[in-house]
Amino acid sequence: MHEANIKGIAAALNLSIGTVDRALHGRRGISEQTRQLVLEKARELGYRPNYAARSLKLNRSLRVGVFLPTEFQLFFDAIRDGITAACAASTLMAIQPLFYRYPRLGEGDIELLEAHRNEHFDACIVAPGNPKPLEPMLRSLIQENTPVFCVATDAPNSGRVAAVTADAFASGAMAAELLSRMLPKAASVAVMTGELTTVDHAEKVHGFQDGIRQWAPQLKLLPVAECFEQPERAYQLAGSLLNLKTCPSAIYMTTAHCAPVLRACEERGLLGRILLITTDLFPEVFPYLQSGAVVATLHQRPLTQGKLVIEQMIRYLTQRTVERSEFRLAPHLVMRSNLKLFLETE
Amino acid sequence: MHEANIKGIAAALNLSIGTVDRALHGRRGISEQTRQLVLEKARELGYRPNYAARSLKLNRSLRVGVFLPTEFQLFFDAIRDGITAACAASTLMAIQPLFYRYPRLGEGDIELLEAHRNEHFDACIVAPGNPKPLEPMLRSLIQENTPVFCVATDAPNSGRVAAVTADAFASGAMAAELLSRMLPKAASVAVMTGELTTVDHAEKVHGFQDGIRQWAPQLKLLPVAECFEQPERAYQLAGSLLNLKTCPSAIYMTTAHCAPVLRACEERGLLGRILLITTDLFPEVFPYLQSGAVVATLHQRPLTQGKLVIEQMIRYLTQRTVERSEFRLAPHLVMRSNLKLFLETE
DNA sequence: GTGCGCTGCGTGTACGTTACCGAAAAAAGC
DNA sequence: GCTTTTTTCGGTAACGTACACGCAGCGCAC
Repeated sequence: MHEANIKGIAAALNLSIGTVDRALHGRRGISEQTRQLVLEKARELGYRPNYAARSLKLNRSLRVGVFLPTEFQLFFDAIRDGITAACAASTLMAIQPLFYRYPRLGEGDIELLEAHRNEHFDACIVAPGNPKPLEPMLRSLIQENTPVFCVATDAPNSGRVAAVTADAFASGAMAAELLSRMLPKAASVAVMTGELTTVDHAEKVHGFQDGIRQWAPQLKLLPVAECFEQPERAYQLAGSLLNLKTCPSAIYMTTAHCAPVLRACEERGLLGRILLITTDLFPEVFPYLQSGAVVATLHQRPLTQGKLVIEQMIRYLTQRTVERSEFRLAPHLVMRSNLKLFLETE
Repeated sequence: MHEANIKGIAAALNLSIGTVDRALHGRRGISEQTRQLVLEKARELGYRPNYAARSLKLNRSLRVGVFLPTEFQLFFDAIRDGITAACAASTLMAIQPLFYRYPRLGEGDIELLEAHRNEHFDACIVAPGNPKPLEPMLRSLIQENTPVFCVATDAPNSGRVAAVTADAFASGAMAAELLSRMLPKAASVAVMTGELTTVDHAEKVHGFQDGIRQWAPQLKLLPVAECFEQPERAYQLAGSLLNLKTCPSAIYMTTAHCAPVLRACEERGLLGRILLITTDLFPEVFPYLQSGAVVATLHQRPLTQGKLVIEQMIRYLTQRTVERSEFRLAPHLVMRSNLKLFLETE
């Protein structure tokens, strides 16, 4: 048991620790025969590398390139905070996150990655807003031995090691299920989103539509309103929705620009008369949640996402394994009853 | 920067590393004057201990005593699973959880701890169902340099290092808020609990009552029904509730014995006509959640609790610090829309 | 024969820390 | 004064790993 280290294997085979090291790490300068001998013995003795010793010897501070958009500030800032916290908490090795920002999800990420190709990070973390065109870039990074991790959104066919996301479909479905319980009679419901070309938004809308059809056949789905992430457009769209003859009884918002919609409701005295469900946890929504004007918000736990992706990255960098390749977090339903649990931290 | 180690401090002060070690770790055999000198220099150079080196040198496998009840099996088994997983994931040092079981929360815990006093664990994890009589025991453990951590329930005045719990008050409040939205008209609601002497149950009931009074004045609260954790008693109580002239429109269950209540409803053809909210995630409730007969269940995330308490324990054992002394997790609201996210794992 | 490159392996050192064993100095006891 | 004890400090060997270096032995070309 206590011989399950490199020295022990060497002693058992009458070899030097250098040879065992070469065999275990696929280094050259060893005959294939000896290598097999060592690997067999290692398995027999149940060899598990001592990460403390390895970390001590290597003593390198890892540089991790983190490529996340500036927009939406609060959401991605929370992910960055989670990443920073998890890096600081890592006692096994010093990890230095290097943050790079591009304007918006799916806009400018390729160019930014291209510009920092030559930096040779020990790992990269990205949020592929538009996975397809990004895939070749990620693929080539991986071929150059830079493991890639996805956060917030995923690029499943890029060869990334692991992805940490909130389950967007479930997010929409949860909103639908809530409304199905709160609106027992016939009524119409609206959904406002950012852009349907964004995978994340599309999945939420699908989850919502699916849920309404399945659990609330009494509810009529109004056509999806896209605000293209423009606040004034969101305000305008909300206005036209609320001015309809049959004003919707509920609005589900997957866009980060919910404030203009709330304003439109408030101006018409409709707060508390329309069921409003939002996405993510923005400070401007706090008072509306507190008062009950917003029924609930679906929190995608960015802080947890950031922590989790770093934990998995460390695991991969030290052990070359991951728990799973996909982590789909359950969104948190935040209402006035549990809001205070989310104000300070997760 | 690269001199911020023990050797660097020693060189800067023309001392030996042995002396610096004594100063930094409060060991005896050093004059107070030199100690202050070293501590000052350490602060100046920004010394941070290298945990990899420490772990390598000490190379001790920690023994952690985990004292959790057998009942309720699934909940505490999930905590144990979280603890096991987090221990296995710890690469910095080998951690060996030693599980000890006593029949029920608050029943037999003191005796079991007493019986294993002399084992001298490196740390202990307990779930104090009845904190008051347990406190002296925990206090004496701590005085013997065995740090104590609480999970599931807390003993705030025992000197425990940290506690990881689900916010029970929020749990009840969330149930109340949901009902306040789903039952807009006058109706009566019932709450069934295990035992009100259990802190956890009492807090949930308080949260629920508070929430109903605050957000649903239209709802009438029936007297709290205690089943004292007996299935047949739960069945009986449910029967008398359902036979009332004004049958309750909703039942909130904080007890683990919700199956008998569901059976009582089913026998009377009331499934789907009464809003049912349960606590924790029991396999026997899955089909009821799937069908919508149970509106939602408040999941206390035992797996996460187990992982979190071990992470904090490791942090404390290596750094003598904790992030916070209280971790109150937000309960997860599990409905049919997100159930599948909880079936495999958290 | 000499020089050179290659393969396969052993040796030594260092990473930062802790735990010892002594030595020197100081203090205490006679 | 001397011995004995205590205090204060220096020196060094590990812990398990990674890697640079060294060194035979061999083949090959000049």
